[in-house]
Amino acid sequence: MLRASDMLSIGDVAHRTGLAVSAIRYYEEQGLIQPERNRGNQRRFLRSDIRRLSFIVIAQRLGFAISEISDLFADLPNRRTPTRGDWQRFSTQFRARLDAKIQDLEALRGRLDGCIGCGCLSLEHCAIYNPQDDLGRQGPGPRNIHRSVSGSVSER
Amino acid sequence: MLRASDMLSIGDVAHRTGLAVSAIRYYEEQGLIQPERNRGNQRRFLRSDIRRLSFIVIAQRLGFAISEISDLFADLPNRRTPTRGDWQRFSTQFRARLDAKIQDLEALRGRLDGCIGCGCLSLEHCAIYNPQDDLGRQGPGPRNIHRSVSGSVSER
DNA sequence: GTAATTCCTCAACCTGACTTTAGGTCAAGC
DNA sequence: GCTTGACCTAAAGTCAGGTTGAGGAATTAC
Repeated sequence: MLRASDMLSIGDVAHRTGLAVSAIRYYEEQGLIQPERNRGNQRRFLRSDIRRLSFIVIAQRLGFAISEISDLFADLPNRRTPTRGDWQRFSTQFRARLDAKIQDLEALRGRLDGCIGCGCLSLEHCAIYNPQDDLGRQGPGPRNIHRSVSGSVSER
Repeated sequence: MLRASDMLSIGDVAHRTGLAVSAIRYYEEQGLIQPERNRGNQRRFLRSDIRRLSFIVIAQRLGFAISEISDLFADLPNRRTPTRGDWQRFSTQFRARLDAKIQDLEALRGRLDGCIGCGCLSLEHCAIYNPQDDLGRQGPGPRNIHRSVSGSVSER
């Protein structure tokens, strides 16, 4: 049922998604998409790959790493257009992550609000600096800046 | 008024903030802190530098880049402990940035919610894919994943 | 006073997420 | 049938945000 003419070249896909061709190749390398090849070894994409790629863009902006997106995609079929059920499972998971991020930010905002009025960021018992976790390092490489936001430091 | 005994070594500061010594040196290199030096050229920090560093950690976790944090810090004095007024200006600005981030995420959540029920991520007129900006590339290097979240792609 | 820590600088390395380049192939238009 | 543009791979480069290591000086602890 898949005629060649139904499929898109990498250039087409780049155009439709706004992504660079090199980025699309990179995502394939990372296993996020698996386009077929034509006789001449050129990539041929399904229309549904555009949705997949769009979702990658959005998820990244939300702070998901490529590897996390890969996990999220684990449930989705690669070679057929996702069904409604596929997307429901996917977006439900996604929504949970979103909620967590929003809650995290709101919690900090709440704590910050207590501080704006009193200038307590300069004082010693500010709620923002309540002691709890240890912020331990965890090896080389760039920091994952999307861990939980609940910081803690006591100045004395 | 600043006796040497009031000041902290880089090791002390590392201990109190949970940061690695190398990270603290890096932040200095980036202009986020400006410790003094003693006769032997060793860094000596103000107590208030601990607050500064703690804020850096929190802000990074919220997705602020070092350069953005640097901007936020522009109003704060480097060489003396911030006053209440300093912190008020600072936290007011910070709060505005926080608000913007939260709104961004909530907007996306709203759009996503419309999609979970109907499975419309697989359809063509999903609100998540409304057309608006162009997602244009902007040079080499890693993508800034904390730009506005409002994505857009149309599949056809 | 000397040994053990801690600190210094500078340069190289690392990861993630890509882009750029080089050298070559494929496909579409005329 | 040939030219032009799109495509291919592989390797190297880039940028942020750091860490690691070498070689040496300063501090602290005994």
